[in-house]
Amino acid sequence: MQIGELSRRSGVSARSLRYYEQHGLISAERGANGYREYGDDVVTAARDLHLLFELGVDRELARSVLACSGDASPEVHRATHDQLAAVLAQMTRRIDELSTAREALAAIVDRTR
DNA sequence: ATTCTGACA
DNA sequence: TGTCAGTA
Repeated sequence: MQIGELSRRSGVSARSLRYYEQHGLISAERGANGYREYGDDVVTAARDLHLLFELGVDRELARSVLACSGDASPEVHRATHDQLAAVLAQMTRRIDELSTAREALAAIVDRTR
């Protein structure tokens, strides 16, 4: 399939798909016209990458996570797990910060009533 | 019509 | 990441 169909099927913009490829996160063949040709398996990979980035995972970690989906040495799994755990902890801290900010704002809103 | 690369009033 | 340009 070409980039347009992959974009529709994965929900990821063609712009992002090219970006992912630039960084070796997904691969594509090239037709005689120079157009990218993707395999069906790239659909899920694209979805996974989009989600990972939304979650605050960086390129390298995303690469490792995808690697774990396919082949993977136990060392990579451990390292990937630890890094993901770090992202989770970071998210938890962010949630705590926002919770504190929410209460502060709620107090102000209440006071300005 | 669709994609490609490079670039940013 | 969107989007416009100038192509193939």
